[in-house]
Amino acid sequence: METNKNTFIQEARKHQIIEATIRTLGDIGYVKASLSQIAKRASISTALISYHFADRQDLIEQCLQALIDQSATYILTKTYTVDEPASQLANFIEASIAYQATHPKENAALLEIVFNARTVNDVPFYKLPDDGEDPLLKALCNILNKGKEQGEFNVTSVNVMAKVIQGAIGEYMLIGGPFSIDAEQYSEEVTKIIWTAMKVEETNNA
Amino acid sequence: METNKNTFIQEARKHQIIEATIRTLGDIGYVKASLSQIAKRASISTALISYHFADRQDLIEQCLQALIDQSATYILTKTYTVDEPASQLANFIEASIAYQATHPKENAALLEIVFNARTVNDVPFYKLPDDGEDPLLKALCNILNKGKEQGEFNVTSVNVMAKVIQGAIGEYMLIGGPFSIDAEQYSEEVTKIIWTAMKVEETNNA
DNA sequence: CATTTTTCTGATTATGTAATCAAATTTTAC
DNA sequence: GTAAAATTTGATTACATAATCAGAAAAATG
Repeated sequence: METNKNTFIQEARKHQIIEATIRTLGDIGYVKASLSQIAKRASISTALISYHFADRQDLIEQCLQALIDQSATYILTKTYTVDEPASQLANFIEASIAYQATHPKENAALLEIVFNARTVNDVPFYKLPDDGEDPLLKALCNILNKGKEQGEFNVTSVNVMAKVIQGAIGEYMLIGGPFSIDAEQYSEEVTKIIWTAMKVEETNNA
Repeated sequence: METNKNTFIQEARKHQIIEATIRTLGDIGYVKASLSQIAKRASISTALISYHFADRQDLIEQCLQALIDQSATYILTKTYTVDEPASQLANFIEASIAYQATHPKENAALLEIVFNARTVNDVPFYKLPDDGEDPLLKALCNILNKGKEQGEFNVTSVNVMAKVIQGAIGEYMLIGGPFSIDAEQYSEEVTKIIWTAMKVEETNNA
């Protein structure tokens, strides 16, 4: 009909251009990732990018959306292979860190966009209130809430605990300096720390 | 003598230019922070920036160094007003988050540089191995190690625990979406979580 | 197979950039 | 107070960028 009149080549090219954008961002960073650099990597002319995307901002935003969708799908699929909140949390942490380790290019591109792109009013993307938009944060909060209800997690503020977990996950990619550790070990350690922090006390001595 | 032959006006101007650079980075971000934008904010000509700094890269790097020094001084001073590792850790967390809350411009500028600037070989700054260079990470590890030695902290990997703490601190600035919380509350919550995660068990039932 | 529509390119445009330089101005030295 | 050194500027340079456009090439249509 009309909803998907433009598909076939359109979609293929858009995918190709987005893929080249991801590669370019990882290679040379947001600042140098010009349309000509992206076009070079896609082996097309720069004008073709302009044909398929309204402008550079549009390309970057569609690229970001693709990266968010891809990582969220990867992580949430692995998360929900089990039912108990404690296992889901462990899976969530492991999958989040594993995604970084196995998709370095996508991860680098995501970082570049989030920390560089701004709205027309110069508001950085990372400061934008994504009111419940972030599917990963939402899933994480759901898991924590369920665990709390079931009496498995002892947590006062689910929101803060979620931030601590997100922070620990996000920190993994910044490793590489004074000490190095593989993704699996790091995941296990973090999971242990979080579990301990939420452990339900059996005896009260106050 | 000769070591500090060029001071006075030199240093004053450099400070002024660095201050204007911080303001510009916070206002419009790294990408748009051109020499002319910085010059405009400092009410000087662009050529004067080139007179005092070798090139744009040099300016950015000196700006980054100033920002790192300032935040480290702020945080470490507050950290070491006490002696016990547990109190030092609480102070460290509180000061780190308080710095973000009270120095939003400096914090934004720091982020912009770290996530945008790259070496000549296109290696992003945030991926650079700062082998023991980061004074905050070093201090944090020292505190954790001392607490471990004194039997106050039950922690298997000091490095991972340090990363979790750094992550929780760094996550504070990304708050503003689905829920908001003031710096003090967030600090308290995080400190409680970390303390719980490191609590020494009094009874073993395994 | 002819024609219409879509896809794509090379060249061009207008704009912004970092950096340089000769000359003007201010400060310092004597 | 004057000469020398430092600081500062406006104008210019060479270059990269995003975006546009007319027309070529390819694909779809009848």
